[in-house]
Amino acid sequence: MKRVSLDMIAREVKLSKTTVSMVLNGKGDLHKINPDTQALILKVAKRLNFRPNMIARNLSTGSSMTLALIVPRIIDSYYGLIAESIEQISSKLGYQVLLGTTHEDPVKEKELLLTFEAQQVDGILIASTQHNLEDIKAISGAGLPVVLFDRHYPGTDLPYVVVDNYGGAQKLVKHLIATGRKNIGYVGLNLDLTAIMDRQTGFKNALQRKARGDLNLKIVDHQNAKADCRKAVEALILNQGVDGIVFETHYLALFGIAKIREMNVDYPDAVSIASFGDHEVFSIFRPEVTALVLPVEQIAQSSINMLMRQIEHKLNNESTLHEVVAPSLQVRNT
Amino acid sequence: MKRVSLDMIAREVKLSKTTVSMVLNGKGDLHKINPDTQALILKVAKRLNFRPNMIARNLSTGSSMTLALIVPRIIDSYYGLIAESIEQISSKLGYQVLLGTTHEDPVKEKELLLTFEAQQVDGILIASTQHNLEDIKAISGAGLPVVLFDRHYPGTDLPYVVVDNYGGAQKLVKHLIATGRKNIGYVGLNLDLTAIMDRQTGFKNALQRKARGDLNLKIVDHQNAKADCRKAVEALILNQGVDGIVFETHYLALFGIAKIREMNVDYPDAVSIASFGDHEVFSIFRPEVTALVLPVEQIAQSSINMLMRQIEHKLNNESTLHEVVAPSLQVRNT
DNA sequence: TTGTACTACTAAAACGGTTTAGTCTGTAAA
DNA sequence: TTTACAGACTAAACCGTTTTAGTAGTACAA
Repeated sequence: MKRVSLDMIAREVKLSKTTVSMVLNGKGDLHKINPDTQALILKVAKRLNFRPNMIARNLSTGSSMTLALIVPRIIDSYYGLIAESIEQISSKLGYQVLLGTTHEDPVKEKELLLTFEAQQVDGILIASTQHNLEDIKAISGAGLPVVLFDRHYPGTDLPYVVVDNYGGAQKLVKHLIATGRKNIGYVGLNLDLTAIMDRQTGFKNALQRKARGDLNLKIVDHQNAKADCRKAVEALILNQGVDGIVFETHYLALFGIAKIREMNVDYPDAVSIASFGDHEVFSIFRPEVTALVLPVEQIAQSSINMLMRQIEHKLNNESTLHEVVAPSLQVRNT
Repeated sequence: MKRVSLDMIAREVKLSKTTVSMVLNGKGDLHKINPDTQALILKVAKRLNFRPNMIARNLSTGSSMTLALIVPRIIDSYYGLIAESIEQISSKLGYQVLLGTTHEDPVKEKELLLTFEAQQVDGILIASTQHNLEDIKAISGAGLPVVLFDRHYPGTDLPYVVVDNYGGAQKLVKHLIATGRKNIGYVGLNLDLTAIMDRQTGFKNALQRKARGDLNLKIVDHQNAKADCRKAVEALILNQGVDGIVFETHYLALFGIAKIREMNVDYPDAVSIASFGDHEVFSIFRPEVTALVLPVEQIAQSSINMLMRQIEHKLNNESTLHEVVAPSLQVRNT
C-alpha cells in the first residue's frame, strides 16, 4: 500500500533522485540528461505507476496549484453557473478549485478565508458578504492574490469584477415603463451589499420624478425570503395597486410569480414583472419572464484573468484591477 | 511578506520548535509543558499572527483534511444540492472539499481521479460516468477511500449510496395510472448508467401487461437533450396519443413542459406528467408538477458517513458498504 | 547514595518532493 | 601539458510541520 516515491524509482534505476526528478518534470534535456537514461527513468516510472505527491511538491515549490472559490451558496443557479465556469477554466489552466459556501454569514466567511490561506491556495475568488474587509485586505496585503467578484468593497483598491447593478436596475424599470406601466413596484432584500443598494438606487432614479413620491419599494428578509416576498407582492398589488414589479433577484421573481398566480390577478396584463437575473425556467414559464441576464461566463473569465495576472506577475497593488460588466436585458413576452 | 513559521516563534520565545508545535496543537498539557511557557507561546503566536502551513502539516501527517467531490455538473440542481450538503457536512467535520465536474466525460473523470489522488485527498465522493471502474478500483484498492453515490458499478463491492431507481420509476407510473391515465409515455436519456436503466425497467414493468406491447418509450441524446426532448414529447402526444408522460430527470420534465405548453394541448387534462427528480419550480408552475423527490441530504449524509467510516477505521473492503435510499413521491395537482 | 520517577524540554529524523551548487570524466583548444 | 568546457550526474539543503527518542534536572524513597 506504500505509495511509490521518487526515491524508490531512483533506487530502482540506480541514479539520484535529482536526476529522476528532473527527467520526470520534462527538464531532462535542459539538464543534459542522457536520452537513454531519460527513457529508462520514464519507463520505470510508468511501470511502478509513479504519481508525484503534490503535497510534497507544493511544500517545496510554495505553489499549490489550487484556487479557492467562496460563494454564498451554490444552489443559487447564478453562483452555480459561475462556479461551473470557474472550475472549467481553472481546470484548463491546471488549477484545482476548493469550494466554500458562506450562506451570507461573515463568521463562516472569515473561517473559510483563514482555512484557505492556511491551505496555501494560490488565489482566492470571493463573492463576499462585505463584512470582512480587514481580513481580506490582510490576506491580499500578505501577497495572496484575491479577486472579489459580484460584490466588492467600495473605496478600497482590492481587485474586483462586478455587474453594473445601477444600470441594470434602470434597464428593467425602463422596460416596464416602455411597455406602458405607470405604477412600478420593487421587491428587494435586506442584505447590506453595494450590489443590492445599487439596484435599489437604480430603481428609484429610473422612475418618473412624480412616481418617486410614494415609493413602492419593499424590502424582505433574506433569511425568510419566500414568505416575506409573497407578503410583499400581495401588499404591492392589493394596497399600492402596482401594475408592474421589478424583482431584485431571480429567486425573488420565482417566489413572486408563484404568489401572483395564486392571487388570480390578471397576469401579465394587470401586473407585469421583470427580474434582475435570469433563470432557466423564465423561458419555460407561460408567459415568459423578462429578465436581466448577468454575463456569468464573462464574470468567471475576467475574475480568473485578474487572479492569474496577480499570481503570475506578483502585481503590485498600484495597478488597480477593476472591471464592471454590463448585464443585458432579455425581453420576453411580459 | 514572509509567512511566520514555527521556527520564528521558537526563536522568539527561545524554545525548541517541538515545544511550540506541541503547545499550538493543544498537546501542551499532555506533554507536560509548563503552563507559563504555554501561555507565552500562545501569546507570541497570536501576536505574530501565526497560521500553520497546512501543506507542511499534511506532508508530515499524511492527511490533507480534504475530500474530493466529483459530479457530472454543478448547475444541475440535484448535484448542486448534494454538493451544498456535502460541503456543509464536511466543513463541520473539518474537511475541505475539492470540486470537480466531468460533464459525463470519462476522460475528464479519469484525469480528475488521478489529480485528486496526487493531491493526497483523504477521500473521494463520486457520481461516476460508470466508465472508469478500473481506475476507481485501483484507487480504492490502494487505500484511498472512495464512495460512489447516485451511480454505482454493479457487481463490485465498492461502497455506494444510490437511489432506488426501479422503485421510484414504478411509483411515478403507478401514480399516473391511479389518476386514470391509460396510455403512458416515457422520455429518457441515452446514458449508459445503471440508474438510468433501472428507471426504464421500472417504467416498463409498472405498466399494465397489455400496455407493454407497444412501448411509448423515447430515448433522447443527453448532449442535445432540449431539442430531442421536445421532439420526443411531440411524437408521444401526436403519434402515440399518450395521456401521461414520465420524465426521467427533472430537466427533461422542464423541457417537456415547455413543449407541451407551446403545443396548446389541454394540459394537464389531456396529458398529465410526472418527473423523476424534483425541481424548485415544480411547485411554482401552474399546474404544479408531481415529482419523485430524491432525498439529497440523506444521500450526502450517508455518503460522508460511509467515507468517514473508511477513513477512520481503514476498513477492510470485506465489510461491504452499500445503501439504497428510497425516493418519495410528492403528489401535486397534476 | 543510589535508584526511580517525574517535570520540562529538545535534537534530529521524517514526510517527498525541488533546486542549488557542485563533482567527475573525457575531449578539444592553447 | 595545461586549460577549458561540455556532458552526465549527484549530494545535500530546503520547504514547515510532526513525532520519536531522547536529555537534564529535581525530588523523593529505600
